[in-house]
Amino acid sequence: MALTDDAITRLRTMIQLGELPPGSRLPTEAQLSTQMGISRSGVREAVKVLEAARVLDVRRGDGTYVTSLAPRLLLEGLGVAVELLRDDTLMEVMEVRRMLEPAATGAAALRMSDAELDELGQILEDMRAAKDDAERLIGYDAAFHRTVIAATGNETLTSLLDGLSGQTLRARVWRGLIEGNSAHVTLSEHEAIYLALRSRDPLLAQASALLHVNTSESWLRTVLSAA
Amino acid sequence: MALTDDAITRLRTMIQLGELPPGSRLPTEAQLSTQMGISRSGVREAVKVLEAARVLDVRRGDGTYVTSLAPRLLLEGLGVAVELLRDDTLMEVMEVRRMLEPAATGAAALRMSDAELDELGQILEDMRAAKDDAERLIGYDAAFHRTVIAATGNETLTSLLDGLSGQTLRARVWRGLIEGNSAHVTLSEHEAIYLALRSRDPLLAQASALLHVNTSESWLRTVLSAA
DNA sequence: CCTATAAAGACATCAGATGTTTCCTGAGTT
DNA sequence: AACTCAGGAAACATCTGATGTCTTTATAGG
Repeated sequence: MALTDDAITRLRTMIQLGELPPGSRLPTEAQLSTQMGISRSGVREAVKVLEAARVLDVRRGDGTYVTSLAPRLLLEGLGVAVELLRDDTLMEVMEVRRMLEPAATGAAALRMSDAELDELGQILEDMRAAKDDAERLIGYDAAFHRTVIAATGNETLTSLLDGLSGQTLRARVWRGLIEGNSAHVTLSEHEAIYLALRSRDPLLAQASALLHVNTSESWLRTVLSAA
Repeated sequence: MALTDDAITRLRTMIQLGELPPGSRLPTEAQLSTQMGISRSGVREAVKVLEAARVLDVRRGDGTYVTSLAPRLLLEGLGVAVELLRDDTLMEVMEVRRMLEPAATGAAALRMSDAELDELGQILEDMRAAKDDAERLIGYDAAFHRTVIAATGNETLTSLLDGLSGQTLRARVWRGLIEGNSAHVTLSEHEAIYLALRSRDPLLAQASALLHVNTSESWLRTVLSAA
């Protein structure tokens, strides 16, 4: 299986070298087929792979374009990958989050604007109001962390941590929390993070984020060992 | 464009739900085509996407199988993504490494075996011997860090950091180092990391790793601003 | 100048044929 | 009984051509 993979590599190389800059339009399938000396089927498979990787944007009836190549696009696949990981490797993911999330939260403490802090406070209130609705709680939880991390202004970091906190993973942690009647603990941990950020205290923010990740890790371990 | 994407989602869901466990064999293209009600072309494109994501392993003349779904496979795509990032987002990647690599190195200090330490010492010696050969230096540099991170025993972490330290990125940092006649600085930084690990001193290891990443970040900034 | 329709261009999908590779079976041999 | 190897079946790889559908653009009419 060389032809199609060659085509993938060739397209990727052209993009990497800047011959096909972000936003530019690719030749048509027929032209690519001729240029690369393979059939249109092969071209289509190659393009499909790069489209799935958010490198190309195929617009039916129009043409195929190179995306912006923004981190948020290219790192989108990480989330999908994490969702497919087997249970026995999820603790590894949590260990990475334990390393990354406190540091990111600490950085956010120095960069968060007043408006972002207000937004965060609002999410906290929403959480309190929804404390008996697991579904909404999980949503607010995700929003809370996304808001914090996004405040670092680092899109790559945001996308990575977003991918590492996949929906399924988050849902499992919450299942543990709820079954263990400990949702209130998490709420107070969120409050601690919020207060630290509000004080723009990076060390305190880092510490409270670590405690929070650690709690999640514990409950995930519980859920996984129960299965 | 729904049919093929539906097929991708359906296959991914089946794998996620465990209906197609790691190592299992998929129905043939013809059977999938019938089951999903789309043409073989569509099936092939879907399978190709999942093959590129290292979710499926297609063996010509044999059949298509689900891979082990090991982190090292599923996270392989991260490296490719990083290689495609535009220059103006590379500093974001370095900031993530700044957060992650010190923590990982600190963890390695507690977990590294004597054999691994010896291996690391050997790589250091190789680096000293190759101090005028940029190509080999870069190779040993990569080997050094891979060995350290791998000692954490966390395959997910290893794959992530490996992807974040793409070849191109590393080569650029080294180009800056060499043009700035500062390769020797990096060598001594590696020695500091090695000594900290040898002493199994997590805080010292973390600190020396941070200094090292910081140096890389500075040189990358130099290289990028020159362009 | 605006609008609606027609035409052209491009991707989406399908169907069928042919080439290659791998695996397995069975005949023959030792 | 075990081993070897040729043959065939199964499965993926690739190509070709036709048809459908959508988008964009050009054009004719108001």
